[in-house]
Amino acid sequence: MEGDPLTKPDSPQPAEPGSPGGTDGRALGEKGARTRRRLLEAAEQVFADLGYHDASIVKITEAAGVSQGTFYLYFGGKQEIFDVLVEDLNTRLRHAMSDASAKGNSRIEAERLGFDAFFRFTAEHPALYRVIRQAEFASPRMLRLHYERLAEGYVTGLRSASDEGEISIGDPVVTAWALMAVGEMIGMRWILWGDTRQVPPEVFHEAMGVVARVLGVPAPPEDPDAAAGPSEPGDDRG
Amino acid sequence: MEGDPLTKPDSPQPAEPGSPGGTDGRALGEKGARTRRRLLEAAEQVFADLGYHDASIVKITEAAGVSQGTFYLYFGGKQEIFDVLVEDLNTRLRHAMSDASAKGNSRIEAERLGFDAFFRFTAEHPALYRVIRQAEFASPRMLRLHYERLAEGYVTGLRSASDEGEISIGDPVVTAWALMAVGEMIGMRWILWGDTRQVPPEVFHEAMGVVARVLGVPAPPEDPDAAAGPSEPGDDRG
Amino acid sequence: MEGDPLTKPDSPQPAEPGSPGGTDGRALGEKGARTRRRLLEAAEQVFADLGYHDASIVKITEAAGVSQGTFYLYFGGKQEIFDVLVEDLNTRLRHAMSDASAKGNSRIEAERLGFDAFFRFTAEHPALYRVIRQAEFASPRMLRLHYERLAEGYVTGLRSASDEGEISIGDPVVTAWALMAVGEMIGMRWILWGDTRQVPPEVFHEAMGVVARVLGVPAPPEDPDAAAGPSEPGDDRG
Amino acid sequence: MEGDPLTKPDSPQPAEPGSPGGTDGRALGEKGARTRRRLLEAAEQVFADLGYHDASIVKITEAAGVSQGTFYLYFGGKQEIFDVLVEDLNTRLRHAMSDASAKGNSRIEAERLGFDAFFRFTAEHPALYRVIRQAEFASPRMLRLHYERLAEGYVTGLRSASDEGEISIGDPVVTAWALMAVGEMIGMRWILWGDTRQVPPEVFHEAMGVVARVLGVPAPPEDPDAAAGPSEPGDDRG
DNA sequence: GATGAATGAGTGTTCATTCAT
DNA sequence: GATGAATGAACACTCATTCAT
Repeated sequence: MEGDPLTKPDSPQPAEPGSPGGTDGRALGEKGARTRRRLLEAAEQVFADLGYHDASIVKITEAAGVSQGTFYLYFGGKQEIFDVLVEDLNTRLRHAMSDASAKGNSRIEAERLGFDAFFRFTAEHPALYRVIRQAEFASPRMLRLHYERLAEGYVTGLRSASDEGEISIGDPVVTAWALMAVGEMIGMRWILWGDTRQVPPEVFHEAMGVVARVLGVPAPPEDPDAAAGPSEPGDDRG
Repeated sequence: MEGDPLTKPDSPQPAEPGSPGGTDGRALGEKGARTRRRLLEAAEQVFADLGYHDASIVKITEAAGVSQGTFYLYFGGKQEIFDVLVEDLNTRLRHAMSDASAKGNSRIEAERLGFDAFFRFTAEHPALYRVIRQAEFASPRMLRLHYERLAEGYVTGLRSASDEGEISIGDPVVTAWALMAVGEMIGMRWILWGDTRQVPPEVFHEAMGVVARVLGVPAPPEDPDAAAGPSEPGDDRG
Repeated sequence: MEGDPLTKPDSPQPAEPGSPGGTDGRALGEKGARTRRRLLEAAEQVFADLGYHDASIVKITEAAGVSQGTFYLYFGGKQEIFDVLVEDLNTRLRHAMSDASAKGNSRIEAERLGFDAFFRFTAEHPALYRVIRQAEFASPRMLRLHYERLAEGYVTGLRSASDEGEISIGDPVVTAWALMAVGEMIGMRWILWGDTRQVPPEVFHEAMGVVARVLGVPAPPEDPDAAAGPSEPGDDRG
Repeated sequence: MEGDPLTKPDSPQPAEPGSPGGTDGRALGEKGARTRRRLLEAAEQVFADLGYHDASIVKITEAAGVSQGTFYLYFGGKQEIFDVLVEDLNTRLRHAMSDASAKGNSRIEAERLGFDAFFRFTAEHPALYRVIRQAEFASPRMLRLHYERLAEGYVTGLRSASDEGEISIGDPVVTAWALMAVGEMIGMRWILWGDTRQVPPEVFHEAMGVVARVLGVPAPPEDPDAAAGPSEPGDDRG
């Protein structure tokens, strides 16, 4: 198994050029940009609170303090703002994670920091969870894109660590999807359903144990500071 | 960490047996039972095709060949039939899995058979995937129940195997949720999004490798027959 | 003005012979009679609680403990059971009132006893109020019949008392409708909307004052016992 | 008896200003105001013809010539437009009555003009009758408000006339409700059920006789012109 | 750049009623 | 005498979307 058959099964993503409505290429003035940002922020809130389907343009525009008509100046419809939002969150999440894991001195250390970043981010952006998990019908393209992009970054990291003999794994693609799954499930179970908006330290430690086994490396020592939650200003570990 | 803080965080499950409308306690005649079954089958189909929100009572009743009014003779509403369906699928899935893994001679063998059963079942019932993953808003209670029941069974198995020294794991609860996540993600990625409705043999083998590492046991040998897909008659593995 | 132009303006009441469904002329066995009675009692309850429109055959049959189909063995539909019920209540009310006022030694005494009976009856049968006042559309025929029958009895009494010089009134028909109105309004205001299910003694006394003026007779003395409410067993005033 | 125990028994009026949906605080443009007015007029017609329950939003919007969705731009629902309508009619009725009775030189003259105005108004707005009398379930709050407001105005007038020795009555509250009842019943019996849409002159005269007795004043002389019906242009009484 | 007004197809649900058993 | 099952039209209400101003 060379990993080749595992990449990009479908999703041709035809990029829908010149979609009706929306800003498309048109440059935004300062005021326009502000309105657009207000809409996106309102949408994140509304999607997080209500989920994709119960979120409605009325509610988003109300939350943003603009009229319904205005919405269509900036976005082609509900799905489009959803897609933009997911793309946005996805980018920020990947940056947060790669920034964090870059600080690790070993692969397992990098993993620990990456998971930590992941949990922090999702605790701050429950929209990601709540929305992504029901996007299978709302916007299948974005859902797959989201997971594939996350997996891709993972695969690269695993492959190089493996090449350098730092970890000992099977196929990096399957491994990447598996680790991604573990992170997501732990986050959903303990952040989204928990009442602390934080993965409890013991659970985090145990999860890292699982990750270490998968990577064939010794488990990292317990670190009471490692518990993931909303990051606080001045929070400096490294 | 003794696993205690990990069990059942919330789940208040607010008293909805004896729900208003629907079948209540009324015993069903033969004809009624047949109609009810027809409705459930139609619902599974429609939910799988359209997702929870785009599924509608009209579509379900049309697919079942009964009038809209008839629906409410058997179910209190859309959410109720959804819950019944999820509960039903959950029960059958757990039976399929435990029946299968009971045939294994070792824990990893049991895992292999369990995963296999899981993939087969979900390939035959895509509704489970497509619907469960967006139930966070549609019916949070059922969603959590679904995962918690699956996890519970897992925990029991892991704990006893661990006690007997057959596997070497950390906390069984975290391990269970992690393995469940791996199964779900692999299934989603390769069955739901794939075009073969089957987890490719290499992927299955790699996934079992991950499982083996997590359990601290040697990986099972590759078995070309083990690939999961819709079971066919005459399919005999022992 | 001789009262002639005031009687029976419209309502030809064509008696709808052979109405579809219902018991019509068919004699009822003992069991059937019991079921019919159960349905009527349930209907009174449901109509009183919910009003004509929110009352439904489902709710009535549920309250009666029979199936929906059974309903149509005894009544042609919702309106028919409503009509039967109103007719029934009307008859009982008039009996209660005329029995009571027959015990009076003077006209005003008869009035006092009649009003008292009226208030007692309606306190025990809120259905009468709640239903009659919205019957204008539900069953206009019964509504008018109800008032006209009540008025008729009144007119007779007033006319004879007037002929004997006991009271001094204008046209008996207008007087009858006016007094009926007073009784109904007081009852609605203080029984239906009050929280005591009883016309307070002072109000009752004041109302009798109004009646006395209309009849041109001295007001009856205050009688603390005269307050109307659900009659109690052993309640004997004469 | 000082009338104190008679005032405002319950009426909690549960906080529904700022109701969800509807116009809320939003100021209406000219076009919007016109549409809203069209809807209210259509509603009055439909409610009068069909009653509260058989009136439906479809019928109202069809009569108003707008789409169903438009309705909800202006009113939160069926009950809300009903409430607005009742409030509106109530206000106009009270103005019509107080304007009219202000022209009277004596209390009984004021009463005569007030009743006349009442009958005229209700002949022109049968909706008031037909709808108010079945509002006990549709909108109990408005029903009570309607009667209480009418009664209140009455009480004030009676109390001052009584203080000045112009009339001789018992408790003004009971008297007010009694007179209101008489007016309503006469109107219902002779306008709503009659085929002339007018209270016949003799009946009007007789009714005024009853009123005079209740107030302890001499009856006004018969006035052939006083009969109440839809006012016609050039109708000049002074 | 933004808004107020309008649309109409769609939703889940309830209803009075019928009829074979 | 009674029931369980079925019907389909109707209901109040929400939605994403359009467009003239």
